[in-house]
Amino acid sequence: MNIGTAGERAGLPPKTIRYYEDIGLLVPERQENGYRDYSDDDVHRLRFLQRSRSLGFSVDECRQLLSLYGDKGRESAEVKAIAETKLAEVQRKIEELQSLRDVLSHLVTHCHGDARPDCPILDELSGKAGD
Amino acid sequence: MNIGTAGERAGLPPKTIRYYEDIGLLVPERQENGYRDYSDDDVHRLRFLQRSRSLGFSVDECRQLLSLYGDKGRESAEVKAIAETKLAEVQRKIEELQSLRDVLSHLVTHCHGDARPDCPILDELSGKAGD
DNA sequence: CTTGACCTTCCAGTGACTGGAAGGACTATC
DNA sequence: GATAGTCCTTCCAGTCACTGGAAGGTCAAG
Repeated sequence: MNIGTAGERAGLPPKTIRYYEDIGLLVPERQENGYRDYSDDDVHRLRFLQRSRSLGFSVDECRQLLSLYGDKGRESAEVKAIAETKLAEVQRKIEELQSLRDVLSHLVTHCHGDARPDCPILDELSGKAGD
Repeated sequence: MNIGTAGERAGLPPKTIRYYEDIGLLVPERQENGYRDYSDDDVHRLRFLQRSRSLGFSVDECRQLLSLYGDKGRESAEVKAIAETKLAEVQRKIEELQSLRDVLSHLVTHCHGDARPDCPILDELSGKAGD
């Protein structure tokens, strides 16, 4: 199947799929006319990649997961370890963003937002309002 | 003052400060020997940039904020609008990450994580366990 | 036979830095 | 004055995960 169809089924644009080939994530067969030829199994792997990426795994982590996925003898502990590490990262990121949100929200509620030139947001950013 | 000292005071590495000069964010004077010469006011602006960046404003947003910061006649409404937009973005990102965390956490708790080759995480990623 | 959609490769750009090489400037010590 | 070490300069390249675009080949429909 052509790259366009494969992309539609996997939820990935052709550009991205070609990029995955470039970096050796998934190298398909070729048709006689030189077009890439994706099997159903390839599409399966592409969907796997699409899901893993959207769950925040880096391309290198996806590469690991994909090789574990294809390895019938792998231990699920390996996969769990990768997922657990990622989970901790996500949790940390959420907390960072929450404190960022709190600061921004504080700034916004304390700015009168009219035509006066004094602005608590800029004061805060400039350090006037304490460190 | 030299770039190293300015960087220490502003909490930014010299590389980053030079980069900010490259993109026209903050262009300092030069000393006779060709070294960059940062005034206290420059350091103030650098700190402003450091804070804004760490609050998640893009460099272009920082550029806007910085020009508003230097503009005595600006309206605080402009500043508030930028901050509010950013706040909404941060909130959206938090929610995305939370749902991501829920999926990952579900995967991790359902994977026995031992030496058995079957793994619910990979099954889920491959789409076996429903879309 | 032409149109248009699809495919190919290759090169360049994104954002916001970061690393490193090659070389000049300054300070302290011998 | 020589030397060592730290700081500074510029410039080029790399990061990550794509994305855009140009130039050209292939295929199906009308």
